[in-house]
Formats: sequence, C-alpha cells, structure tokens
Amino acid sequence: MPELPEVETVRRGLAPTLEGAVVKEVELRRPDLRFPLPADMPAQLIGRKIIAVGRRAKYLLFQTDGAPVLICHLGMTGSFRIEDADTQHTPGTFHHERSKLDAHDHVVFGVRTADGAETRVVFNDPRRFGFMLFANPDGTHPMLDGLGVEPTGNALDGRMLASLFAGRSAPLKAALLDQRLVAGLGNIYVAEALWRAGLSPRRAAGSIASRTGGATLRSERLAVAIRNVISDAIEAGGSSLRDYMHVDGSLGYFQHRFSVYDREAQPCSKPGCAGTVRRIVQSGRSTFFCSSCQR
DNA sequence: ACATAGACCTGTTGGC
DNA sequence: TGCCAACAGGTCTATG
Repeated sequence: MPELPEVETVRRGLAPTLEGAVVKEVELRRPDLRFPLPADMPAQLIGRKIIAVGRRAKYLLFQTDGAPVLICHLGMTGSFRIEDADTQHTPGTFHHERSKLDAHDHVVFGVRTADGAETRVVFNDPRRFGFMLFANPDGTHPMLDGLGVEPTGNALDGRMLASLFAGRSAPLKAALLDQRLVAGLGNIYVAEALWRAGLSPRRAAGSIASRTGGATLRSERLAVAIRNVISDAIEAGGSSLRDYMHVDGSLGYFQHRFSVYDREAQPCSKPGCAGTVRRIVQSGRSTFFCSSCQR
C-alpha cells in the first residue's frame, strides 16, 4: 500500500479522531508483526492522551502525553481503519456490541475522542510486513536515523539532488529508492517521477550532477518532478491498488493518473511521444518507463 | 559501492 | 472450474 502519499493520507485520516483522544484500551491480537510488538504497549499507552499524529518518510509517529513516541510502519499491506462510533452502541443492546474483527486485524486501540465519543482504531495487515515500536525517550530511534530528505517542501531541489547523487554509479531507480538519500519514495512514485522528468531509470545517478556535484537541468527537472508527483498524489488521497487506503474505507484515486506504473505495453502518454511503456526488472523490482522519451 | 537473490508473509491474478 | 506460478505499495540480510 504505502509510499509517502499513502502514509500521509493515513495520517490525515487518523489525526482528527486521535489527536486529543485518550487511549482506553490496547489489544494485541498476536505477539508480532514483522517484529515483536512491544509487550508493554497496553501498559504504556492506556490512560495517555494522544497529542499528535506525525509522519517521517513512510513512518507514522504517535505522540502522547507520557509514553515514548509510537513508531508505526505499514509495510506493504498495513492499514488503519476507524470504526464508525455509531455502530458500536446499537440501540437496544448493552454497550460494546462491536463489529467483528478480521483475521488480519492485529492491533485494536479503543479511544475516547476529544469530543467524548468512544470508538476503535484497528490496524490490519495481511502480510505482516508492518511493525510498531517505541522510540527512545528522547524521540530518536535507529529506524529513523539516517533517513534522507523529505520530498515534500522545498528542501529537495536540484542542487540537493545533485549533491546527493554526485559520484554514484547506481541507476537512478535504485538511488531514488534509497531511503537514506530521499525518504518516502517507493516503486510507484519513482517510476512516475522519472517519467515526468524524462529521465531513464537506468541512467547512472551521478550523471544528473555537474562535474563539481552541482545542479544541472536534469537535477532540477527531477527535483521538480518528484515534488510535484508527491504533492499531486497526496492531493488525490494517494493510490489505492489492492487494498483500501483511507481510514474510513474510501479509496485514493491517484492510480487513475499513473503515466507509466503498471502500464506495460500501453502507449506513452507524453504528447508527441510515439513510445510504448516497457517493463524491466531492476534490483528485483518492476520498473516501468518509456525508453523513447526517458533518456 | 553496487548488484542480485532470498527472506519475511498472505492474497490476487493470469495462463493453461 | 481448478491449479499453479508469478507477482504485489517495503525493507533487511547475506553473498559475490
């Protein structure tokens, strides 16, 4: 599911419910996801007020008024859903008539929201590549150390990209997937950004920098393409492929605007380009690009 | 430094 | 319809 735009969409969906809410219940329905779940999650979180739901790269960060920051990664198929508060107190039943949980609902948070409603926030992850961990008391954690620049905002410009990539012989595709350089891109948005920039995923990363490691037309184009594709995708609510994206079960729609991703053999949509989208494999993952307009 | 393959998991899809 | 291989938004490790 989740590259940066999808994680940001989840964050925006959770924040209105969770910020200001008090944790009433934490149920670990299995001991582990990709890593063991912290056994003290319930003890740490119950009774705490959630101050903020943040994000760094593809990590969600839950900040409370006392526990360490809870770091959550969605892996490939992780998702959160907020249960409809109304369905939980069916008239005529005693409280706690709850909706059924799925086999892959692994963590359940019961909360009382800032406006007094009781609801549950459920983490579901069929493949269990996701994880939850507590940060250190000072908010740091090895998983967050060494993450590269966020592709939102204006920190990522042609000069920054050129200096990051200068001297690297790895292909652009691999360099852009390296979370230590630019943090938050994944297979989809790397493909889309390279198409927008007219750059081949096979080109050596260092070749978009000048001899002195400075910005070039190519590094500027790529920086703009990355920032734009990420902000376009966030605006569209991310991409929904095989799994639900939004915390209310609705779908993102950026997948309808893919130019190359998962479009093998379709004509390139760049005006005036007669090329066809190709699929190749790079570092074990599918790469989609137009070898006619991406050089 | 870099590439590749394999690992972790389950579910869906496409071909025969 | 059924079966099976291939593949999937991510990352970490081992090995060359």
